[in-house]
Amino acid sequence: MSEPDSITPPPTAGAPRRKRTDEIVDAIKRMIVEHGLGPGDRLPQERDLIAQFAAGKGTVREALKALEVQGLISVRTGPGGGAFIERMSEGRAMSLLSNFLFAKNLSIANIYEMRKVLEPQVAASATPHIDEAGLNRLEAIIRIYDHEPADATERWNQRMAELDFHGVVAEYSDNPILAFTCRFLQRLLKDLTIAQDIYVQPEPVSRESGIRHQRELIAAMRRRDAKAASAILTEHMAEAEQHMLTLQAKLMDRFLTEDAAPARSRKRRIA
Amino acid sequence: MSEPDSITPPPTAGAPRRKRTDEIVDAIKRMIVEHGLGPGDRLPQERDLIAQFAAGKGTVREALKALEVQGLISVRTGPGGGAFIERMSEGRAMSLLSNFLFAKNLSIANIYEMRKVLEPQVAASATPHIDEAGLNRLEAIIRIYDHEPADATERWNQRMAELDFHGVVAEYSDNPILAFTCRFLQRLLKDLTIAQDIYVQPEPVSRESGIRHQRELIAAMRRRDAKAASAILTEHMAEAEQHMLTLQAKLMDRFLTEDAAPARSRKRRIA
DNA sequence: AGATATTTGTTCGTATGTATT
DNA sequence: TAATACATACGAACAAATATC
Repeated sequence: MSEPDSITPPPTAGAPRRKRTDEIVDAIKRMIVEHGLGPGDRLPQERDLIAQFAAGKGTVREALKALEVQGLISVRTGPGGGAFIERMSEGRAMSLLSNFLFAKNLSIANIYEMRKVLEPQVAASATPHIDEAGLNRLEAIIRIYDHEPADATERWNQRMAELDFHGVVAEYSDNPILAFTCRFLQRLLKDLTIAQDIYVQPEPVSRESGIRHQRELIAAMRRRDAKAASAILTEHMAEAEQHMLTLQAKLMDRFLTEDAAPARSRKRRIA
Repeated sequence: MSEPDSITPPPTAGAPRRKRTDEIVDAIKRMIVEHGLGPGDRLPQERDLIAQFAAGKGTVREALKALEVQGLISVRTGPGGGAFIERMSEGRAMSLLSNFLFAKNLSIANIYEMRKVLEPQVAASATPHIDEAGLNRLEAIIRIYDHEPADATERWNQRMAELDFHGVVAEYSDNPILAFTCRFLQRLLKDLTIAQDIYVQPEPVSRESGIRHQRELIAAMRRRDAKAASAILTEHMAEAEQHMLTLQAKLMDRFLTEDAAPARSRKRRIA
């Protein structure tokens, strides 16, 4: 069991009295689990909740807003409207997590330290489940970057597609938390401004070698060889990490030799 | 001063008009980044925000509630009170993430698939940074479970302490996202009801072997041998995973041979 | 410790917006 | 188009918390 839920407002004297809004949030959460409500099910209407909790409209609305931000419900107007149970989207979960990591100043190295062990795992766990449609999607993505980019924009699109390749692989994993983590790391790489600077550099990753690895991966998955898939990605990640780190070093160096005051803030930001 | 909101709501016909509350949430977020506000800094008071946005009190309060749930601000009453910039706590980030994974039905195997590659990494990254105080904390934790438990409660406490051991190791990692992920996986293990059932079984993990690994880890960290630390944890995790999976299998088997309708819901729940 | 001032927290009546029929 | 059912928004009055003197 975790901690703060259910049990009645602790009469602990010193503690500041529980705020009405938070009480209602918890009460609604309990209502959800007790009634076994699932996605699509509707909560009582605003005015019924007001009656049920003997609370003011504003208070109930704040509680519903809190639940909405947590991705637990969504609210619709109109007849038949009201608060409906939702399952949180992956995108919202990632945004919320980004808020947490915002202050933590992540580096490329931090992210690749995880990627290099997780991507091989996720590829192995996807291997038994990916179907021909998935493999075709992967091949289509490779075609986005199997040639020299015409300009900086295309180069950037190619880098994003390269990350999407791994995102599609993760989609077929049967391990939800592993897949989520890998996809989150990919999003982080898209968002980190340092990474963005790197992506407009020429050749962030050796093209032929990267594509070769990815084609080998597709072949390995096609013959359901999870072990090979994992090994290929281990090599691929080591290579990618190497490229990113040397590029980051070069980039840093370039900044250090520039004018003392770079125009825009260099603070790394996420989301 | 300048302008930036003013631009009228995108005349996109089909799109449902932007809700006032969400506009204010975004406006405040922009205010935070534009003014470069950091933890501890104060936002304008409620009544000033009401004036500034020409909005109703309830609307502004809903917006502040949304920001509060996202962990971006906290609000205090009294003189000098108001909304203050916060950095999201690790605990809140974990709760939010749990909400996302709630519906995903994680298994012990899913979690250990990640733990077995991440715990070695996090130990290696902590090795250069852990100090004598940290090593002493680890030794103190081991003492909680270096002996046979007297009853089921103590057995459960011992299992929790065993997870805390790895949590402390992660604290000393210099990789924020890796450390967070490991600690989150540990929390998941504490919360999964299936795991809870396992923990009250005798000997969820071979005691002597586990403690031996952990003592070896402390020794390796003390001599700053990151490679050894990583190798020890690889072995430790493989062993722990094995124990957990066989215990889970036994547990499942026991349920299958019980009455058809077990008393309480077996739905795995998180948080 | 008590009084007071400041600021958020809660309630309610009313009006407006939006989707369904 | 109109009627209906629902959320969304506003604002005024009052309650509760907390810092300061």
